[in-house]
Amino acid sequence: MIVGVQPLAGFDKLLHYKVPEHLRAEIHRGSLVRVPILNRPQVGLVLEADTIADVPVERLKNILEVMQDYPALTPDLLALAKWMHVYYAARMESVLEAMIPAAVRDGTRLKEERFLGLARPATPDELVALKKKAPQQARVAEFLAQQFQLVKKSLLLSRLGVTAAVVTALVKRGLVREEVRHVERVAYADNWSGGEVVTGLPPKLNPEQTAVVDSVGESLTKGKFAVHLLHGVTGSGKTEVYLRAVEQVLAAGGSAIYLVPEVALTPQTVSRLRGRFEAAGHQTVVWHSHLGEGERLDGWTALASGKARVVVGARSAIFAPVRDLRLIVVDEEHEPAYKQDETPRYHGRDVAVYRAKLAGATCLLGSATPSLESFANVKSGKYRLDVLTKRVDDKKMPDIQIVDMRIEVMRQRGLVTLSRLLVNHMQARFERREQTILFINRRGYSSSMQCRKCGHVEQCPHCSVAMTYHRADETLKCHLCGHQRGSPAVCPSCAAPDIRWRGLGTQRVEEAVRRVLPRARMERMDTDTMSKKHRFREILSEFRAGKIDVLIGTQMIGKGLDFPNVTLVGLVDADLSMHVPDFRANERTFQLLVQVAGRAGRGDRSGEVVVQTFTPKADAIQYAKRADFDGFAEVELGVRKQFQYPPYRHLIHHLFRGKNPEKIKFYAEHWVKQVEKALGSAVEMRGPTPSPIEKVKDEYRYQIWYFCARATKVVPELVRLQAEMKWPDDVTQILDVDAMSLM
DNA sequence: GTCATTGTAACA
DNA sequence: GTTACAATGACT
Repeated sequence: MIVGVQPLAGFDKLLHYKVPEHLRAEIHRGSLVRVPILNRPQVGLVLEADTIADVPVERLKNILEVMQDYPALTPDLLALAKWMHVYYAARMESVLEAMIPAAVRDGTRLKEERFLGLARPATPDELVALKKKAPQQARVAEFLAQQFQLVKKSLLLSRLGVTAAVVTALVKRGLVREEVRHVERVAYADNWSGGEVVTGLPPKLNPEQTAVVDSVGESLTKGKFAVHLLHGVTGSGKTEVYLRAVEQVLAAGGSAIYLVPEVALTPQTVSRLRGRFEAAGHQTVVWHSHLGEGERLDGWTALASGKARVVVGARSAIFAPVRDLRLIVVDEEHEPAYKQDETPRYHGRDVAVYRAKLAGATCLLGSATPSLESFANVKSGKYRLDVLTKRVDDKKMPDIQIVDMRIEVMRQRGLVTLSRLLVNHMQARFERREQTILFINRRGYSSSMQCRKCGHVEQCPHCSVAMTYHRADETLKCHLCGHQRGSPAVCPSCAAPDIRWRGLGTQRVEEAVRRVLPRARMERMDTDTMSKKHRFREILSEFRAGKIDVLIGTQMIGKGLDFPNVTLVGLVDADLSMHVPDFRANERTFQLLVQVAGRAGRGDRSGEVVVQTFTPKADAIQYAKRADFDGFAEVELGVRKQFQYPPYRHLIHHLFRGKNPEKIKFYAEHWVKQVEKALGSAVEMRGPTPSPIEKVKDEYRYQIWYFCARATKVVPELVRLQAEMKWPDDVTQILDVDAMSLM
């Protein structure tokens, strides 16, 4: 018998092996095996059992060992792996590594990273000789001499465009030393695992909840693939609906996966789940990235053997090897934490939907602020919508007010940081001893230029993105194409003289607050002041204890935290992130606001949200033109990290590192097809072009540009509607399709 | 001609 | 990822 094996040894190719007689019985598709590669034993996964090799049989070697007596991946997980491989254009190997925990792969080398450093400084003579004889080695040596720390080997190789042979030669020469570090994830003390398990009688359902439970229950009974989007306002008892659905599945003998965005941030949910299921005698596996090797192995085997039938966990729990999967719950489906930010760059929610499809299971997505793409899928009939409009505690929804800052500017004259409405609200809160949060959604970019009177933003004539103001030389630059011009003295649109750069930092807001509330205790939280980690926690606990009246900060404030005494949330400058063509950032900001405010409010009084903007009702279509496509922006993100690229340049880089022009072209065309399929529109491919970024040999590098209609500017209005659970029709027309060709 | 350096392809 | 080998170039 011959099997096809994907080795986990650093390259992506299916290799064939012979199976010796005594291993026949235990080898299956999905089995982990040890195979000889270049005469060394390596771990691999059987993708094809009983196939024909494409090389002569006499060249085949034998499988050395079958590592477990059960397959590491079930057929549906194998199918999922293959889909991810194509859909996310990730190497099969990295997909498998993401799916199978290292503890299970046992014997696989612990994840190693190789670092390089200078062993001793090169003498001047030596350097001259090197430059002449081995120029590549000289480059590496010079580069290393400039570094303060050890450099990752793989990074250096791709940065300098040299091969491993060069480094090997240097090491042999004794100039460079190579150090191997084992990357060990440090498990932090988590306060929830093991700890208190909440038990209690299940609460009674209200009529709305009952209707949703029935709706989901119907899909579960049918046993066919279905996706439900549960749109329930904050505090409407979504969790209870999830619990009932899981209970139904367990009662019928099936298994369920319950995903939460970040386990560490949702300890209550986890303990509530465990309380309910374990009281009923169902072992519940908790799965997240901070587990120790042992715990991980235990959880995995419990699920694979069918001993446990429920798993609660973050992103990667979607790969749990459960038997007879009937239900996948994705709580807070809009959360960006579901996105993996290293390869394979998958989206936990989308993988959940696809896995449910493969398994013929029900997928239940839930959120108070569903993502636009999920809503689009409801509109197109792919998902079924269930709603919960009432809070279980009968508290009212937060009141969202949008302030037109252009009017404020006219009234107050000059630079306005805080509108009068916001100031009044803050003062009232201070007098009542209640707390306020001010959001500043500043991102790490320089400012754009915006007219204080009409809200005009100067755009690049070629690229239709906001130009960036550079104070040093008084110019506007386009980060996309490099177009540059002097900054105008008056507004190009309405000729008002008061066009100025905007960069509303936390400091400026702090000053403004101090002016209107001199006696308030206030604290600022941003990346500048938060260099020390414990300070972050400190401030949060002080805030919770009521020692701070006003908290000013960026998104980091909102991280899944409850502040019961906060009754006012202000978004100081809604436009700031608007000109960054990363719609996710905008959407996220507003979702945070609604959620923080949704939990706020004392007694029966609801919290309030004030959004300050210069463009309260911007034309959605106009702004949609320069919007962004998220699915593949994942790739772009990697590029940005490496090369500090502006966010809107979608340069697919990591696929093109190779130097074979045919291969590169193939990949480029592959991407174009994927993107076109997803967008349903043509995509422009430019290339091959030399890269402007690095002095790497870049004759063959393609740039793929794609723009997709997506609401950017319309968000303030949209979020207000979202909070009221209304969805304007025109918004869905300008959505992108994030969950693209899923079905 | 030899030897070192470097790039490339293959790993069954 | 690692290794074997082929291509290139420097030097005697």
